[in-house]
Amino acid sequence: MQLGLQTAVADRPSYVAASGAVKLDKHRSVFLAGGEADRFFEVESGAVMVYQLLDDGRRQVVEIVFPGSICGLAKGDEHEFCCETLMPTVLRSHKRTALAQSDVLRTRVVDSLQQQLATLHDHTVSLGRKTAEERICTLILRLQEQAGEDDDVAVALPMSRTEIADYLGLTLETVCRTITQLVRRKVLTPGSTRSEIGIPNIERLRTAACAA
Amino acid sequence: MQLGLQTAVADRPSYVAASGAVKLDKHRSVFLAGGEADRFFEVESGAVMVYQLLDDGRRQVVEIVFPGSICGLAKGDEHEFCCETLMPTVLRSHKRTALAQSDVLRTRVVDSLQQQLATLHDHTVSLGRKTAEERICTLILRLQEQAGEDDDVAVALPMSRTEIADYLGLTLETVCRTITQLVRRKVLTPGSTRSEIGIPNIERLRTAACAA
DNA sequence: CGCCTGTTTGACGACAGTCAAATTAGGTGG
DNA sequence: CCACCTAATTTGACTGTCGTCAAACAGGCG
Repeated sequence: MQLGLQTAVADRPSYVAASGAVKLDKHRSVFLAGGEADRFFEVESGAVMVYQLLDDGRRQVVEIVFPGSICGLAKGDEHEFCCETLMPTVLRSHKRTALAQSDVLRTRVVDSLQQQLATLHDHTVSLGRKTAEERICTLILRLQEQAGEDDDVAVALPMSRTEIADYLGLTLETVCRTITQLVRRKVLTPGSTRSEIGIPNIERLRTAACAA
Repeated sequence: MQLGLQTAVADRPSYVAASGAVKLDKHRSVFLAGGEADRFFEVESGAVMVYQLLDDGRRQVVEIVFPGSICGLAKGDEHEFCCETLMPTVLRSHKRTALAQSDVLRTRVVDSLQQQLATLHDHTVSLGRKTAEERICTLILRLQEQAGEDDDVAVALPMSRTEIADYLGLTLETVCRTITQLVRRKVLTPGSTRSEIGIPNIERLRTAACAA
């Protein structure tokens, strides 16, 4: 199997050290595996992805983190994963030690962790038991909900085909082919841009996503 | 695809409502999807698995919870997943509302959630990017570490082949075949029981698990 | 206008799934 | 203690979904 990392690697870890808000543009590194994990981050706007690279180049995106959630909170003193922005993003950085001191922060973190755990559980079901088609539909559905209830007929895809593939445990070719088939079957409609996709009938999409 | 639930379904949710420790034996339900989620559980000894059933019968085990970790902490007021014991298990049940009240508990929960998130991240990499063989080796390695540092040559598998399959996103046939091949290749050795497996050379196992 | 990167499509192969049968364990009762 | 019975596991033969390799296409930016 020869998968993943079909894109360029992100640049050096942008120095996000100051406490407080930091603005990064698209495709900037937030932290790298092996880096010191003395700080963690709250996403205030935008989105980041957390991923791991296997030594033969396979890449798995394990989480997409949206505003309100956190990333980079490791147990050990080194990050095991890499993290980079998917779009221009504002992060708030906290010292890990702040967790022990601030009740407010801790409460906020518990909420986020619960949320993330639940999302990860769902994603595990996708990866373990869903077909390529079901995974794609599930992701689009989630992005649709994430986008806020704007009765949108179109959803913006904040990620490239390769990133989608690496998140869904597929290849970019399979992602392309599957989207094409879904469009052909009218489950989706082509968006004005390729980073956008239309949802003619959300119920049909839900069915195709195999909501349990 | 026709996967999962090749075992009998667990029995009714055992009534684990009292606050405090509860002892359950093997293959007892802790909670069911759709059940009221006003309580969560700390595993004190034993182990449980958290899983989801898709409507066509596919099953995905999303988490194996060992002592010190928690399960059943949902965001909504209903469980989305099912949970049952893998072996005789002692659980401590807490009201969800207790979280807001007890700092000590909240701290403990943050630790557990962090731990679980990290494990889930690793598992996501397995499901998304690893081959059947790598997944099996990764699991055995994890069970070995979990078992405590007893320089063991043998590891107890607390779960059936079907449960392993449903955790690793494989079929039970693939699990069997893959273990057979690993034994043939001397990466593993047959245990005295089928619920036990030998590790002749842990480094070789690590290599086969594709530690990133 | 043309390159460069990301995306789409095609042809083919392989890993894992499906269906089915054989074998082995574990548990029970004689 | 042994024979039997049932469920779990193992193995086999074959199929299908998705991955691999490769080429064509399209969109964005200088």
